[in-house]
Amino acid sequence: MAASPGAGAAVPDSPSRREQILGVAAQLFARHGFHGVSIADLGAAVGVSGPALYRHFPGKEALLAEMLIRISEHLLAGGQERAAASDDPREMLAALIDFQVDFALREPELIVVQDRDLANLPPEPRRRVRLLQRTYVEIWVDVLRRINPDLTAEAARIAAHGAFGLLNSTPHSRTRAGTAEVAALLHRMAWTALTNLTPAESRKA
Amino acid sequence: MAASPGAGAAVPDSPSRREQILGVAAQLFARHGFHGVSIADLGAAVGVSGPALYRHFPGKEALLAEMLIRISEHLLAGGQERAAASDDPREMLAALIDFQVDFALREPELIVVQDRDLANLPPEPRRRVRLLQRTYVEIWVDVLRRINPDLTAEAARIAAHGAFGLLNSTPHSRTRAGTAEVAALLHRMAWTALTNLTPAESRKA
DNA sequence: GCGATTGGTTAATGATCCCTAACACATGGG
DNA sequence: CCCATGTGTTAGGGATCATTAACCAATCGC
Repeated sequence: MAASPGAGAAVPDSPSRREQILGVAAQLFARHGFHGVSIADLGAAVGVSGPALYRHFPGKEALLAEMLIRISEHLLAGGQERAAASDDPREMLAALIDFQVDFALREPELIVVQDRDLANLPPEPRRRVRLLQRTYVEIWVDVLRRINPDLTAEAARIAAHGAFGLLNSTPHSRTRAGTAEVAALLHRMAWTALTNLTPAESRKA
Repeated sequence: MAASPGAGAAVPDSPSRREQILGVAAQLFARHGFHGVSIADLGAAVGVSGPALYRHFPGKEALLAEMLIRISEHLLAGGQERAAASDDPREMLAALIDFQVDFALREPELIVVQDRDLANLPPEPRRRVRLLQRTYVEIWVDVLRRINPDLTAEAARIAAHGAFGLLNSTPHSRTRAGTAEVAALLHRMAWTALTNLTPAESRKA
């Protein structure tokens, strides 16, 4: 009955179904919130019904956990990669902004779910996600402090969170404008904000 | 039995209880989400138990509705006031940023609830809140376009949402730093981002 | 060809939750 | 003095939901 060929085979956990469930769940969670989507809703949205999901995930919370852990792992890996690609902290910052804005434009639902439904995670995966997020933030903090050595760690952290809020605003402005222009605008805003954190000096390049 | 004097009187709807409920509900909703807080939890948090809340609100959704409508009305009123206080669009923008950052620092729970639980509102109050929010955004859009006439309305809207994301990042950076320094930093970031939206010119004052 | 595994079904269970009902009690105006 | 009103209580109903149970079809390794 499955639409995709080979989906019903006896291969250990058909990967496409899992991905499909995770993708549809992200969209539904983003729209209605974790508690606003029932297992039955989720099953119906992928074309199966209700308890079939337990063949792929041990429970609803485990599904959310995998989703959020994937997101933060993806962001951390991308951040580390961008940060290692250059020695110039300004180039690193530009690459980090590019990476974040691309993600925010490509996957706005994941942005929404990640910070809205983190609280609905069981303690253990929540700690995991928090650690990954903190590590990702530290990449930004280090770059910002290399660009501006006068910056305290705490100020850099606040600035980084502010930049995330700015770049992750994509879900709030449903636009049909070309994503390239939106990306350029958000990149520019983040860049000017983050490279002028202190009143006057610390600019020469 | 009530702790506050005069709280049990036959005065039409003791106002303190309502305010207390709304305040506690904001904190609980911010931490656990609308669906993550039961009527019993909410009652226990204010010292009464369960169904007593129905003496003050017709239902759980109505409580959320009043909360969100209050927030967006407060923001809109404040924005209109700031925008009317000057003729210079740059002064207006500075006043708007001040207002928003003050609110975001003073009431981070309301910031969280407003954009997280809007989807849990019944259709009618949701439309109301959306309209109020849109009107508030338009204030910012007008100011931004007066500062930079080259800006399209859509670009200005994206920039405004980005600025909100930046300024409303306060719940994400739990800081014990002085709020004055945080406010100054966020203000500066928003200001530099919003006054450099286009590549080169359009600056002279 | 066959049997174990994978992925699906419907029915049932136990918990939780919003809300209503029925009742209690203090207070303040007439 | 008394009754109407505001505010609280506990008990229960009806709905929803996550999860488990029991069962079934198809497929791949052998």
